[in-house]
Amino acid sequence: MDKTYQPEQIEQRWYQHWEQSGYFAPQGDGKPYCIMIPPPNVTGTLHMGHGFNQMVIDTLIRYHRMKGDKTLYQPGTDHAGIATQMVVERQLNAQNITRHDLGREKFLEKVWEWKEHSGNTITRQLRRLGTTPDWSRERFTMDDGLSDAVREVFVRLHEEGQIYRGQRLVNWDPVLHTAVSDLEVISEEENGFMWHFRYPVADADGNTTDEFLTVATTRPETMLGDSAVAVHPEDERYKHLIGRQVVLPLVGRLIPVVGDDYADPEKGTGCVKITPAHDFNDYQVGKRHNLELINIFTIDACINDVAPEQYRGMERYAARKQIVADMDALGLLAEIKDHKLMVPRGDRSGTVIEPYLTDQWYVDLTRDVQPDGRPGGKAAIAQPAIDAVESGKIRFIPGNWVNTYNHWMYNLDDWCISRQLWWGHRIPAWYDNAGNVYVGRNEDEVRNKHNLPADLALRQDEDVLDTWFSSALWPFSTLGWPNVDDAALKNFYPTQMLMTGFDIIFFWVARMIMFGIKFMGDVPFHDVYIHGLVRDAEGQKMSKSKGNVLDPLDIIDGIDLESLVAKRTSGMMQPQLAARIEKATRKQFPDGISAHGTDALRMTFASFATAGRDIRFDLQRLEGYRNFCNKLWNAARYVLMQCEDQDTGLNASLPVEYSAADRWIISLLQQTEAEVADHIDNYRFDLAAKAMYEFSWHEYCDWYLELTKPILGKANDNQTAKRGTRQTLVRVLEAALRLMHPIMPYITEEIWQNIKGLAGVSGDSIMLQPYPVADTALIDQAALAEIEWVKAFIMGIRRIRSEMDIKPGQVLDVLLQNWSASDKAMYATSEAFARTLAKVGSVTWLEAGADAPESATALVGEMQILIPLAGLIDKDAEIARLSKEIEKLLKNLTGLEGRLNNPAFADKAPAAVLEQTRKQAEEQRVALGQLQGQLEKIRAL
RNA sequence: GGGUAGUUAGCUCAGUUGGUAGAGCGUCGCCCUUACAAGGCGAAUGUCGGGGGUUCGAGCCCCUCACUACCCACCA
Repeated sequence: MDKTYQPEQIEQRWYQHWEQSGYFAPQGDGKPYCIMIPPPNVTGTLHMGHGFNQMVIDTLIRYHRMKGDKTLYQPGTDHAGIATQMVVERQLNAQNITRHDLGREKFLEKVWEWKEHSGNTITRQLRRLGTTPDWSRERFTMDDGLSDAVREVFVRLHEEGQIYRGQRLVNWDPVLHTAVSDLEVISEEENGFMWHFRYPVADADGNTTDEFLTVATTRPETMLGDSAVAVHPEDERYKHLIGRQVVLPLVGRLIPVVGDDYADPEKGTGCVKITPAHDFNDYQVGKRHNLELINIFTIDACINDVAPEQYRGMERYAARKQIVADMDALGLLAEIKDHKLMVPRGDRSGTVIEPYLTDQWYVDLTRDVQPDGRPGGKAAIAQPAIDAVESGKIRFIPGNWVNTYNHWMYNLDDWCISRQLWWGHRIPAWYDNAGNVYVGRNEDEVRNKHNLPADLALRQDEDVLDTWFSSALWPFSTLGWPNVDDAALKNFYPTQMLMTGFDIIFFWVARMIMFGIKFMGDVPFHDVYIHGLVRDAEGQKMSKSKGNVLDPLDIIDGIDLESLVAKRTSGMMQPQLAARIEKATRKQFPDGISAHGTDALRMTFASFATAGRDIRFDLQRLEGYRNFCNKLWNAARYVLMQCEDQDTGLNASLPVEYSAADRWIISLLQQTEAEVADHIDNYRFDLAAKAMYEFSWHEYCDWYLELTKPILGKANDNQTAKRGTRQTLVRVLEAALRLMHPIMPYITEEIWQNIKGLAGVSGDSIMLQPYPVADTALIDQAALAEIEWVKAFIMGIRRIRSEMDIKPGQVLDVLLQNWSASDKAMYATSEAFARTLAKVGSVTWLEAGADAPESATALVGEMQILIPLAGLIDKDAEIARLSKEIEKLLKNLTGLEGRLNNPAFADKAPAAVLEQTRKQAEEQRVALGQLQGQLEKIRAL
């Protein structure tokens, strides 16, 4: 093995080997274990959030594969309708081409080209992250098979009456010219105004009178579409006007005054203008009062020809300005107030969304429908999805997300699934010239089903489906559905778990549950692990416009400052931000980012993976885990140095002897194995990572490797003991590597390949080896106690040495006092350890009452280690040291005694706690007595 | 307006049936000790957001307040 750990030299090599060997495909007859990839959008490249998600999923996948489960990680990508179409449109726009210039067909060719490019980038990135999906099963939401599934679901739901077409008010994006779902609308508070307009009340002949109703509005331009004014039916101020009419200013239309609860007497003036075609509330009021729907906008949100001539063609905000000015000129503008309001914007275009009247397709998720499709049964789609979570069949981790899920599920609206885009699944509906609609899997089917003559012209619906419609089918469409006999479907559905971010619980998780139950008759997964967002070190969301985005591959491979700056400042939608981003980047990464390797990144993600909590990505933490990799690397080099070409106990007929240290580390390994498995089973990757780190570094490296040195050194010629220790050294390492492999696949593979023979193991790859299982029979309590004792002994001496400024190399003679038979026995078996690790010279066991020279002191239990001062130790320093120690002990003891002296404590605390507290207090009293005695002795000198 | 989560060492975070606090990084000493200076050894560090309550005992349970973040909502 090379002297230094260089991840770039091992990672790609092993990945290629694994992939070429076909190790990612499900194998064996074990229990099926399957996770679906949350399909990345083919909009570009993977970000840190993907990296986190993928690496944790892959940890589970590798873990289960090693456990012998028949494991499938199902890969694929999502066509991501609007998002992808926008990416390609932007590229065309840069060349001054619009998609309309190209036409639908040519444009789609361009998008497919982009999809190839982006999809390849993504799969390449996934490979670099070390994830192990079965690439032969890779799917794309617009593949033929998956598109079949989409049509099948659409047709079936339509046949059952749960998909319908209707004219309704939708969220309209006037820039993208498409409807968007409620979830795609982001409302944010913005500063605006509230305008008060006076509408003249009309007399019986329809002429204006001197009486006015004052209405308040935040959207003056919509008055052109007003079809009523509403007041509360009980409002004494206005109730006499109900049934009368007002003259709509600027338009001249007579509109009724209606009484409706919607008008709140407490709010504004108590009168509210009703614009049913441009406001969701007003739409409902309009329905109740049979009001006319007057659409005044074009698809661009400009004033259309329904409006008075002077406003036609005006952009909505220009119209607003003009209308306010005109009302003012007429003396009908009563007041303008500053007003904060929630402004709805499209999450993709950022433009203000208009409620707009259009024909769209909807899925009714809540209507009661019997299994045979007739109305009247239990809600067919939403309710079973609620029940599945309620009953615990699907579990959210952490559990509090159930509330979020339920809240949404209990308030479902019909899902608008049509989008006026080109990129996506074309809606399987055909129209004839008479306007009749036919739904079917394809045109032939439609013609056959409805006996349509061959010469009847049919044209397919221009619209495509919401991208989440196909995502909702992902858990079964990727496994071969609608072919219900597909082996993969039978094997792996339902899958075991889903791992995703909270931001798509509604978009995706809920809909997969609904459609999974609906079409497969069973939940799509059992556990839903919800993870947080990956943020930057300051806790800011990573985004291109903030310029704080990190690419997981740059962390793995490293990147120089100039490239990083270039990457962050290129292709920006707001180029004016570039200077600030450049400055911040140069400040934060003056030397760029050095290469850390995939394993360190995976370890970092694992240790940050506490469910539900956002992650502040901290490069310093990352560095710590790279150092950990380096530590492992060097430990392996030590093991090789000691074991290569040596007898590592492979010949079972030769005797072996295990030292206390051997038995101790074997015991700890069992405990760690049990702990790690438990933590992974509970999705506590942070604790699993911590247990691995703790064991490898602080027990195996810090103590065990050091403890092997006296045994394996030249001074010792006990071959049986050497054999036992070498065997332990290499076997514990081998097991630890398997233990850590799911999180750190590369370094564990590389080292494992180098030591497997010495450990008596064969196999082509660590990823195919069994996951270590704890054997409690191997836990040796005596060895654990003994090594704890040795550690205390060594640390006591080290402390004196450090605090007394004694050279590390200086051999120290020690005296021992107040020892017990067990102390003596422990020392006898571990003397070599103490001599090597603490540089102990001669040891004198003082009899009780024997005089000791002035010394520095450390305690091992009740035994006192004395290091004579003569020539070595500074009296004042020792006094200071002892005083400090005594103070600490005293503080502790006071607390314990305070508790013990409290009669209520003795009375009510459980016996075990009481006993433990007494014991602790007693120990500390003894220790305190010894230290105080020692302090007096030294003071007296 | 409703809801959820968070507030623990300088920083990032653990702390799972309530027994008086831990890790990593950073800091400060001493060491190039033959696996590792991306290292070793040692040390310092906290009124666990504020207040109240339950309890023998609260970081953990209850109430309340504050701040932060996010989610949901039809307010003219």
